[in-house]
Amino acid sequence: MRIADRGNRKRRGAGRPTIADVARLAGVSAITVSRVLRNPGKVSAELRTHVEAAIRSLGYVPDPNARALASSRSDVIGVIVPSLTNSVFADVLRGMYDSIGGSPYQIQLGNSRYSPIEEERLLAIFTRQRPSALIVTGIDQTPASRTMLEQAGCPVVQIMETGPDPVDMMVGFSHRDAGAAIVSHLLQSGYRKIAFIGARMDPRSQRRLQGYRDSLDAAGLADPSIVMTTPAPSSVSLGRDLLRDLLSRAPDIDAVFCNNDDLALGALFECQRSAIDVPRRLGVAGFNDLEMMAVASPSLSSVRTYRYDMGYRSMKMAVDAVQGQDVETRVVDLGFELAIRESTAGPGK
Amino acid sequence: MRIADRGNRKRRGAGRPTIADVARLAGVSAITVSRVLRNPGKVSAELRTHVEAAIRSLGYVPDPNARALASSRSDVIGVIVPSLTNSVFADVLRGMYDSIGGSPYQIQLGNSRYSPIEEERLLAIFTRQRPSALIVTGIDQTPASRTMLEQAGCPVVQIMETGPDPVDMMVGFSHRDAGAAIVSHLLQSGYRKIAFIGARMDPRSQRRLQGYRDSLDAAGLADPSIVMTTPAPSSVSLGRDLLRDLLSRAPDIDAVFCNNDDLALGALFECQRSAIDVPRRLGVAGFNDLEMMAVASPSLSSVRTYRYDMGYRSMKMAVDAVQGQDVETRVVDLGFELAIRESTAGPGK
DNA sequence: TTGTAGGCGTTATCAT
DNA sequence: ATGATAACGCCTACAA
Repeated sequence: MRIADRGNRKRRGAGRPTIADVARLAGVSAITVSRVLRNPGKVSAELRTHVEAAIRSLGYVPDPNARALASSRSDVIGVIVPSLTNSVFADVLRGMYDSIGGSPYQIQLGNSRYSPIEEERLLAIFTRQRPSALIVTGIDQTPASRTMLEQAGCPVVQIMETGPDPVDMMVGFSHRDAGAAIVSHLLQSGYRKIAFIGARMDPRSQRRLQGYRDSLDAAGLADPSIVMTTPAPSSVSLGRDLLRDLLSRAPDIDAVFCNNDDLALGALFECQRSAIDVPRRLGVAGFNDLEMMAVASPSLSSVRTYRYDMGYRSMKMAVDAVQGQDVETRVVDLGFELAIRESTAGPGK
Repeated sequence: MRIADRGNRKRRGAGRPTIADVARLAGVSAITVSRVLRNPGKVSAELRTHVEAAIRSLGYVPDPNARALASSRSDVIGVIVPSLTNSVFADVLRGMYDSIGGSPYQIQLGNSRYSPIEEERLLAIFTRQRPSALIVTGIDQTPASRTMLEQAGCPVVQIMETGPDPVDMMVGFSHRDAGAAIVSHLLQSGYRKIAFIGARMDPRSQRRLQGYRDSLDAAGLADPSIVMTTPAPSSVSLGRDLLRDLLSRAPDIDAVFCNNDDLALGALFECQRSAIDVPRRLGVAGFNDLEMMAVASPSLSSVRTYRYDMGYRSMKMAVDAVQGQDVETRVVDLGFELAIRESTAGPGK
């Protein structure tokens, strides 16, 4: 080597200040800086002040990737939902984002498109990142997914429904009970020939349908011929089409329980177009109680579900668990409530 | 040191196979394994086969955190939207997720809640992660945000609207022109006293309002007293309330351009309740052309916007740019289309 | 309470 | 085309 080694050792980084720079400026070791950031209590007040000043003067911010590599923990909380279009999940996500608030955690959002296989793929990717926590939708994971969740080494929350045998924590409600409850209300209002229209028919839809069946079975009024379902994604226009088909096949039905509110809205529009009197000629009930249900004319009955709360609560449980706080209740049933309105006031005598 | 050093050097990892394990098994060096994964072309076919076999037999998967640290690039693409509840963004996100498909990139989703300051905060967090690309909503970033975007060292796409001076790339349309176009249609249908109701009034809403003004100014029919806006979040019930207020103050309006479809639906419901004939007594137009607009009774006119395509296209441009492909067009105007339906058929003579 | 030493798993650099 | 070496920035383990 001729001449002389210049001082610049080869460095690849973009030159942002590192923890070593802060340590040098503050006259302490790197680990002390690290502690000031994560465990201020374990550093003497004096040193802490110096270090904090150095951090500010350099504008130092920790590198999340280096932190994740060294600690085998990222600040990412993985969330998998089956749909982004379904406004049900928009509310859930809003709750999650509100809950995560100013915390350092980031939401990594996966869209499984209602496919357990896709969920499995996403889970494989997510777990590689060593997330701080994982939140998944529903309780019907594939065996492989379940294994990944169990071995992820982080808190796991299953949301949207409750059931036996949680992986870790759970926040939801019973779709079967909710379906049964709204159908009981229809019966109580005097409807006797109650149809069902459903789209997508994911596991939770299936359980709502089960509730419908149970309720009608108990009343001795079950009739499989007026249950109409499709695997197609739910939409307002599909609600219209399904009701139209249904009425052409079974003109004598006197009420319809729609698997969700989009379908119910479409059904209502179809009734308006065909001059079918709601609720006297046909009772209409939806599911989820989206905001528009109360505004429709006639206003539409539905089952209120606590979507925002499921998001908020599940994220809070996840974060609490990550931070080592004792989560007292590991399975939370948020329940539901009937929102009874004009559309199910009862048949004309 | 007494006795003998056991072979187990202290290792903290969970024992998942590393690139070194693969290299050992394949009888090559670690860097060769790395190359097989990222630049198969630079490795001889023979070695590549061996290495690939070793990878499979060990079930090796690279650690994204280590990769991000070493390469100063994560597989994360940061996306910031102002709302998750607004179904407009649900469609945009669906397009993005479809576009990202089987690629290795992950979407890190931030919710700015329509706050430029919150967007700034999120951008600070996101850029720390050295994302592969960033996608932000709108063109009204704060100066600090803009600086971060410019210095992020990755492709940037601004979406939802077009404008001068893009940070990097842009996919959107002109909200002003769209607003002007639907109002021109109302004029052409014979409406003369056209009101405006708007919620949230974010920058894009403002520009739609500007289009409304421009159109009416040109016709000499502008009237500030029938423009009704609120910063409150948009909703169906708000549409009902705004229209009710508006009609009580200005009963002689003959049409209303609603800032978005939720408001339009609420307005329609209010008309149904008050037995106001749409479109003869009152023309109603919305914005975005959500799926329900065509199903409503009467069907509702709106402005079709290509939300899914904005998501799909912006993500494709981002990924192409990341992968070094030449992105020919850096500003894409996806335009809009009028969806003319029953609700604006014209006033009764 | 504070510091030292070394590892986390991968990739960039430079040499062969 | 392949490899040795160091660097990426931080954290854990252990020592003082």
